[in-house]
Amino acid sequence: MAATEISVLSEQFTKIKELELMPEKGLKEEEKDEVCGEKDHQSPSEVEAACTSGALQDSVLEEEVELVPATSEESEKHILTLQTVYFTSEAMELQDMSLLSIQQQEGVQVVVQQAGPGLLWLEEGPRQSLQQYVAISIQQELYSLQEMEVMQFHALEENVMVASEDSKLAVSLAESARLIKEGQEKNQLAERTKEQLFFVETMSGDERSDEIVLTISNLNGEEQEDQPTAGQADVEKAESTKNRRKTKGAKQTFHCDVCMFTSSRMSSFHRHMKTHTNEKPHLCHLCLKTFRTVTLLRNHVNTHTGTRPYKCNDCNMAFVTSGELVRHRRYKHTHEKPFKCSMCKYASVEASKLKRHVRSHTGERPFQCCQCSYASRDTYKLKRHMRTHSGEKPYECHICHTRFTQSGTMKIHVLQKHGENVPKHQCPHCATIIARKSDLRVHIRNLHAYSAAELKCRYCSAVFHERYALIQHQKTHKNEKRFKCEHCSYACKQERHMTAHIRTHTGEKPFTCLSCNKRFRQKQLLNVHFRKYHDANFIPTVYRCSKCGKGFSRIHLWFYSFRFCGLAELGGPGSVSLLRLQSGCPAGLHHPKAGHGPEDPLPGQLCHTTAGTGLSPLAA
DNA sequence: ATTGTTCTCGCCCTCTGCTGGCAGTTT
DNA sequence: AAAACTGCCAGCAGAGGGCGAGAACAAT
Repeated sequence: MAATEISVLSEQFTKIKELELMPEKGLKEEEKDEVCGEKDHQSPSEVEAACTSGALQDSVLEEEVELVPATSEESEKHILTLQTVYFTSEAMELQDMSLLSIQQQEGVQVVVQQAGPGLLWLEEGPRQSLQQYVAISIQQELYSLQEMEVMQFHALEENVMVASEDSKLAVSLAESARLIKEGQEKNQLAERTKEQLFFVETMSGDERSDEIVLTISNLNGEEQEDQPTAGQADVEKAESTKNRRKTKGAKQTFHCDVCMFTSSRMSSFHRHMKTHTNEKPHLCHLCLKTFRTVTLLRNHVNTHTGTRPYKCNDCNMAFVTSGELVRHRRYKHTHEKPFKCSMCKYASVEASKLKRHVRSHTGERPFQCCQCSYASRDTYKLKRHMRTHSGEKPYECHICHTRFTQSGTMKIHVLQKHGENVPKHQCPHCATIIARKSDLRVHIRNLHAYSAAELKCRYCSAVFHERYALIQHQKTHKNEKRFKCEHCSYACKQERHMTAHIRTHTGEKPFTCLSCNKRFRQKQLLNVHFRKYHDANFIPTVYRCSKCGKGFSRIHLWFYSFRFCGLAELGGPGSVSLLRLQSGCPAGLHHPKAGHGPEDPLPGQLCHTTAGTGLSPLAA
C-alpha cells in the first residue's frame, strides 16, 4: 500500500497520534515503502520528485485507495495517493465511470469504494479524455477530510491550476466544489480559499503498483515567484520597506506596512509578517486544520484528544494551556482582579472585560445594527438584538414547548409555570406577595415610593406622600358614617342623606306638589303624597289585625293594634312583658328589608325597627 | 528557531432590570 | 358599564463572568 507520511509534528503530538490514533501505524509504515519506492527518511522534496517523475497509469485495478495527508518537514505539502481506481482511460465512457468515495478510517487510512452519484468531479478543461478526470466522492462521515477536500478543490477553482509536467494528469476540482457546497457555504469557502491555496498534482506511483499520487502543496510557499498572492505581495512589500528603514549603526526598527506593528527585533518582525501570509504549515491530522506554529497545533490537537495537562488544584477543571489555568484560578479561586476601572470600583480579571466595562461609562456603542438604530456595546448584545428582527426564538420550554428569545426568559417561565415551591417575594412595606422580583420592584415603585406631590384623600383633608398609605387610608372611609350633621349628632354614610337631614334644621322644603302646592323636604315624601291624594289608580296597602279585624294603612299602626288586642286578652294595657311581646310578634311582621343582613331578626323574633317603634309608647 | 507565557479577541452564558400588553379585580 | 388599578408575563437590553483559541511576547 502506498502512502508517504513525514511527520514533523511535535513529540507530544506524535505520541498522541501513535497511541490513540494510529493503531495500525506499523502496517502503514510498511505500506509507505511501497508508495513511491522511497524510504521514510526521504525529504518531502525527494518524495515529491520521485513521485512526479512518473506518469499516471491509465488504469488502476485494485480496490483500495489510501489517502494520506503527509507533511514535509516544512509541512507545506500533502501527498495523497489513490491506489485503486475503477476505470481505464479508453475503455470507459465518462458517465459510466464509477466514482470513488473516500472513507477515512482510523485517522489516516482511506478506502475507496464504489459510490452512487458523484459528489466530486476533478477535471480540467473539456472532458476530452478520461485521463484528465479523477472522480472522488467523499462520504458525509468523513468529517474534516471533506472540509479539506472542498477547501482545496475550491482553491483550484480560483484559477489556481494544476502544476504538473504532464498536463494530461492535471486535475482541477472546480466543478466538484460546486457540486458539494453551494450557496452560503460557497462564500465561506471562497474566503477560506484566500487563506489556504494548494497545488494538486497527480502522477503515477511505482510502475509496478497501481497508484495515483496526488500531491497537494501549499501554494503560498511556491506560487509567489510567478503569481504572488495578495498576502505574499504584502509581505514582499513589507520586506522591502523593512530594508529601506534599516540604517547602519542605529537601532533598527521594523515597521509592518500591512498593519501598525513595529518591532526592534527582526525575529519578531519575521514572525509577525507570517501573520499576514496564509502560511500555516502545521497540519492537524484529525481535522486537517492548519496552524502557523507547532505550539498552536499542539494546543489544537489537545482539544481533540481531550488532553488538558494543566489541572486546577482547587476544583476539577483542567486546561490546555497554563494561561487558561491561571485565568481560571483568578476567576474562581483567588479572585485576583488586576484590571481596575479608574472611574468606579469595578475590577476585572481580564483587560478586555475592563475595556468593555469602560464603555458603560463612555457610552460608546461600536456595534451598529444594520436594520435599525440600535447599537450595542459588545458583539453579543448585537447578535442577541438581531433576534428581534429575525424572530428567532432559540429557547424552548421542555414541558410546554413555548419558545423564547432569551434563555433567561425561558428559565423564569419554567420556574414560575412548571416549578414547585416557587419562591415568592414579600413586599417589605405591605402584605403583598409577588411572584417575580422585578414585579415586586414595580409594585414598590408604584405604591411605596415617596411622592413629592401631596396625595389628598378624596373623603377628607388627609394628605399623604405614599400611594399605598393613601389607599389604605381611603379604605377606612368605607362603611363609615363620615357625614356628620353640624347641628345635631346625626351621622350618615351618604351625602344625599345628610342633605335631606339638614333641611330638618333649615326648614327648607324644595319639593312642591303640582296639584295642591303642598311642599315637602324629600322627593320621596312628595311622591307618596301625590299617589295617595292625586293618583286615581292608587290602591293603598291595608294591614288588617287578625284579632279585631280592623284595617290600617301603615304597618306600625297595625302592629300597635295587634299587640293591644293580645294584651287585652292577658289583662289589659300595662301588664305586658317584653318576653310576651317578643313571642307575640307574628312571623312576617318584620321590617320590609328583614332577612338581608346579620342584624335582621329571624322568623318569630321581633324586628328591631318595629320593636323600637312599638315598645316606647307602650312602655311609657 | 523553539517554546512557554501573556495578551487579546470573541463567543456564550447568567443575572438583572425595565417595558408594555394582558387579564382579573375594584371603584 | 366603564375606567382605574395591579399582578402576571414575555420581550428586550445592560452588565459582567467564564472560557476557547490565536497572536504577541519573552526566555532559552
